Amino acid sequence: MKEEQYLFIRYLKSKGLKLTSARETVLTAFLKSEGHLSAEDLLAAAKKIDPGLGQATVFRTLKILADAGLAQDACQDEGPRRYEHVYKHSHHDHLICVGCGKLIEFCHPEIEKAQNEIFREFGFQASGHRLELRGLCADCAGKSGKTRE
Amino acid sequence: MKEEQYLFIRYLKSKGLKLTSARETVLTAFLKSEGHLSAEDLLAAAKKIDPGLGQATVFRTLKILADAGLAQDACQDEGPRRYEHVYKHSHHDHLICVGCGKLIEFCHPEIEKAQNEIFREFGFQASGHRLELRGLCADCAGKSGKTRE
DNA sequence: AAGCTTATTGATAATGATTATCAATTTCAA
DNA sequence: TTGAAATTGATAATCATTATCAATAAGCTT
Ligand SMILES: [Mn+2]
Ligand SMILES: [Mn+2]
Ligand SMILES: [Zn+2]
Ligand SMILES: [Zn+2]
Repeated sequence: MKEEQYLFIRYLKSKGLKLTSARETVLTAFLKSEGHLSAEDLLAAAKKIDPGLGQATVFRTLKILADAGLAQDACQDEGPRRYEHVYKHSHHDHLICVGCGKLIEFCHPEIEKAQNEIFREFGFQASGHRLELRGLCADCAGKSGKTRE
Repeated sequence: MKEEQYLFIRYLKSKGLKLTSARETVLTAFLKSEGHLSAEDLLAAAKKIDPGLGQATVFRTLKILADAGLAQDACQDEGPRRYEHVYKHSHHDHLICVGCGKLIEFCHPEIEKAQNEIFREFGFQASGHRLELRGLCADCAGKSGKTRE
């Protein structure tokens, strides 16, 4: 059994929530997937395991996975909310091509450090941040200046 | 007449769009307001000038204002989309208290510089970025560790 | 293992923000 | 002034998400 499953079970117990087969199905589907995925994506994946699974359960379980620290909102500000893995995946920010949607994950230590300075300067206790860079990738900049979105 | 109005009129002409009284009303209401405001906020403000103004027109005009470079999406990832002034307002990022909603605008040159490095490193032509820091302000951290949201 | 309390489920309706549709009205170039 | 074309406000439609609820499943307690 994967570590993530132990964490999930422990989290459920700690909150008095029940370990149900629907939740197991959603977790399994989530662990098998990668990248940024929407509730709809995850529902499709989970239905391959249990075709009877309800959509509402996916939304609900995704929220639990986030609370348990296994998933997090990887919000691009278009379209439906998307989640990504967080357990055993290091922190990163996103660079997105507005031409073709290409997505690059990066981490820039200087930026992370500077962010902490900001928190300190304003007397805030940091809880998170989101940085999204948008532009045209080399391919798209070459072809034309056209953007989608 | 304010500079913003000239810019708006010039933009409309350049796109073959018409200068209508509804659009003037929305622009006037927008220019009188400040901060981050939703379509609903703006509709309320605009209705004080013209009570008959339609909601759809506000959504439509806000989009035009953004295209014209007068407004921009100041997206916090909760709730309805919010716009802020961009003309004669310098670039900044946002620091938000998850406890009380307090919002601080800041600009950190080092971060801006580092972002350009990222764009360069991956061969992207920059078109924008969004950085949002979230945490507890001193007041909220003092009172308790409780977050809203 | 059976009973029992409570959480969970899936279907469905409801919500909130935004966009599409459309007939009536306005704009503005000729 | 005219008339083609854009715009308006009302309204319906859409999309993602959440709420509701009766039926079911979990997991103690015995
Ligand atoms: Mn990512
Ligand atoms: Mn701002
Ligand atoms: Zn691209
Ligand atoms: Zn606060």
